[in-house]
Amino acid sequence: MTQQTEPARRTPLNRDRVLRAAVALADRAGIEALSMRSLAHELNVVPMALYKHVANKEQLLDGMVDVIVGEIDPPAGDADWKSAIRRRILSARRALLRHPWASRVIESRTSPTPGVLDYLNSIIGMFRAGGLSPDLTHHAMHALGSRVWGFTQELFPASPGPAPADADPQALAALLGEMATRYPHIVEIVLARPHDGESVVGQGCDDQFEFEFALDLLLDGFERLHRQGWTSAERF
Amino acid sequence: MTQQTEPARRTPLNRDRVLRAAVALADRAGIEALSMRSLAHELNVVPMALYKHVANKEQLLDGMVDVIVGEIDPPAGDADWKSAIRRRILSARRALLRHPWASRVIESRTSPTPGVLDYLNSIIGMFRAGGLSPDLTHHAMHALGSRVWGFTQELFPASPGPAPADADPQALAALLGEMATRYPHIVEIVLARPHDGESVVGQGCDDQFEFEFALDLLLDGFERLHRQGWTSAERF
DNA sequence: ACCAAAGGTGTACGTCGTACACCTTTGCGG
DNA sequence: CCGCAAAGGTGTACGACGTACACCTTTGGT
Repeated sequence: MTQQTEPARRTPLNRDRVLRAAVALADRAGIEALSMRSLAHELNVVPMALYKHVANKEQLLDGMVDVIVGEIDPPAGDADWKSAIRRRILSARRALLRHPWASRVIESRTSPTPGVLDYLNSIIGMFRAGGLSPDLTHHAMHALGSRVWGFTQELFPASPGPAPADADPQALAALLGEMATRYPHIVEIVLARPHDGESVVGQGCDDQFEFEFALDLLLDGFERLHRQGWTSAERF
Repeated sequence: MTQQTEPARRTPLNRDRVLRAAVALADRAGIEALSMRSLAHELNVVPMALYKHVANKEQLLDGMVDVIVGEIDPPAGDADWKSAIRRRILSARRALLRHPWASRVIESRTSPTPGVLDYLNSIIGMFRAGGLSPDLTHHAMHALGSRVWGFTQELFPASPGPAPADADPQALAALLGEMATRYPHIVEIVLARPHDGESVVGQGCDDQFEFEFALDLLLDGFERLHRQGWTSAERF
């Protein structure tokens, strides 16, 4: 009878449920709202209970990274290494875009988890399978930097000054004028989407385009060096 | 007489002294040791006294970033835009290397400070002066990403597993063996410095070389696109 | 001589991660 | 069926942290 008097027998926690709840909470409420206490609350458990499943908060974050890395598609069987790598990295990008906090957490990790190592190992393998030398591959990985993860850190994620959508348009125009005299080059760049006259202030940038632009520029560079048998003793 | 009974009349704090002390403390003890309390202690003052000079800790960090940005050399009068930009960015890199915490703090900023905007504006101006279109310059800035600041975030700043210098060499060899079977590509890459047989484990990478490799690959890519009159409607 | 402002103090609150001792449930070998 | 160890969950407590708020002290201008 003790079995069914209470609403639900509460299946015991485990590391996986903890990690997935943490990911869900970060997705919903933002990474800054994820504390051991809030996560415990979410799981109807007292904070200290979590420590039976993760050693500490750092390891919780490590685990969350591995959950996200697990969402990246396995290598596709493309003909050429360049497009295979391109696809894989764009898949990583999609995974990271689904979890906006993930890039910041990845950056903050101090040592790599097994999942991360697996992913890096496999990307390196794709370069090697394409015939690039270990040396060139090494430099290529460095050149990609965070782009292997599908993100580039924003110089400033939000906007300069106060939020762009507040205040009256008059004050906003004045602010733009100030900006234009103090930072003319920035304003020119930001305003210059080729010629679709969408709105006065050019709605920011097409992140996806920017990402692919840089990615392709780098991959093409690697290919060019590869074809001409470049080795790291030379400047190009 | 009250003037000289006490050891020193303690010149009053100001924003600049606070910022410079914060930079010095972060340099000496690491950014994680910088708290409002520790900084106040350093200045022989009670924590709340700092709030008369900086609004809160975020603004303190903003101010510290501007101090570092102020250390970047002004543009040199190079003949061509490419080497001018290259020199400037390498100067930024030197500034950031003097303050190992700075890149992490820059990444963490949520909106740009005036000093940061000045720097970006001036780098953009250098591209424009070289004749690149606003559009290509825009993409170039995105492609550079954190490299304009002279850093690329490390995939893993330290080493995998425990510190490399601890434990007996036997256990270390075993660990390397494990790594080699689980992550063969990573191990191959890390071990492959062309052929200077320095030591079995190839002392990591030459960061400066890796940085310049990627920087030059990108700058060369921009130049190539610029010469062929590329516009962002095309894939290259 | 006075007074406002600028600069510095002290106390207190709410949040965080987590150490440590304790209780409860569970599954297994006798 | 019993008992008992391990696994899982609890409660309390500590020492950080950033910072609100009320207060005192010094100082420069009239």
